[in-house]
Amino acid sequence: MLSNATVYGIRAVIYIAAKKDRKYVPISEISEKLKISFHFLTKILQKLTQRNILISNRGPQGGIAFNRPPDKIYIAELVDAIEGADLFDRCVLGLPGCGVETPCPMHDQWTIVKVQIKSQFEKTTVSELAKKVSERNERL
Amino acid sequence: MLSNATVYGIRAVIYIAAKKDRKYVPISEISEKLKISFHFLTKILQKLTQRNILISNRGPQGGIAFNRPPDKIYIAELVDAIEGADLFDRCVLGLPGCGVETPCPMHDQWTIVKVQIKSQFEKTTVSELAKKVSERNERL
DNA sequence: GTGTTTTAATACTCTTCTATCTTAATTATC
DNA sequence: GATAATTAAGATAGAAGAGTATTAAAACAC
Ligand code: FES
Ligand code: FES
Repeated sequence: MLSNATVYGIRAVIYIAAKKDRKYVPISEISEKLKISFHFLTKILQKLTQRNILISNRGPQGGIAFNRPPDKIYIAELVDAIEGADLFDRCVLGLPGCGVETPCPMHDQWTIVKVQIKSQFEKTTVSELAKKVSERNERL
Repeated sequence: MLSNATVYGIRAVIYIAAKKDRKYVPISEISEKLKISFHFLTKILQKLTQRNILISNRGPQGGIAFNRPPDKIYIAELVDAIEGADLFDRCVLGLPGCGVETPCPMHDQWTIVKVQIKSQFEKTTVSELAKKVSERNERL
């Protein structure tokens, strides 16, 4: 469903939001704690800084931080930035285009699911998820 | 979401169900009509014959056919046979295992979606979809 | 039985995703 | 300024998925 790169990005962002003590969090710390390859994670997070979701700072005490409060960052944005935008608009049977004009036999029922996933991802914020990690101790 | 191989398999099976005139349908015909590589499709359909969902016959007038009426074949079976069974049981964040004992921060909302997809795939039959193709002329 | 049609099985290539490695550029601290 | 910490960027390698090619085996027709 989501690529590895995308879930790494989401998990990393939740991790940053779950610890409120320091402003800049080094990528090395995230990669160690979440057991994600440092260099791979670096490239993924670069996409998020390029989209101005995160902001980065090099040098000692550097790292990455939010460029806007995490309760204004939606999961759908992260997916879009890392995976590409049209993920939730594709036909479930892989046919080109998806819409009521040219439906495939699964279109009707798939649309229901698709809308639900999309709206869930669009309304879920990073801070909401981070809260579950820090308060209810859920795993990352 | 679903791999190419899986959607090819689903589309091929719907194609066979949509034409009721002949018993055995050669894979070459399906591959031409659906514009899927013949050899690739052959490999995919082999998985379905091995699971006794389809039955195959070599030689002239041969091809593949249903081993049981298509209104008793559910999409979920096809996905399982081609893709592997645990597709709908995986954690959306890729964490090992997924359940209420060890939830990830997205578990609650993801479970809702997952159950819905799963039940849709489990209750949808091939003949149901084939009917939309033959009667409502929907694309494959 | 010979030849043709068709699936079965295997091996191979190509591309994309995942991950690693190396080098550079930037910043803070001393 | 020198040093260390840290991200940026690009090149490379490995793994997996997608697709191709080849050969074998079976069944039917004549
Ligand atoms: S056309 Fe296939 S899901 Fe919409
Ligand atoms: S644990 Fe992540 S979706 Fe269930």
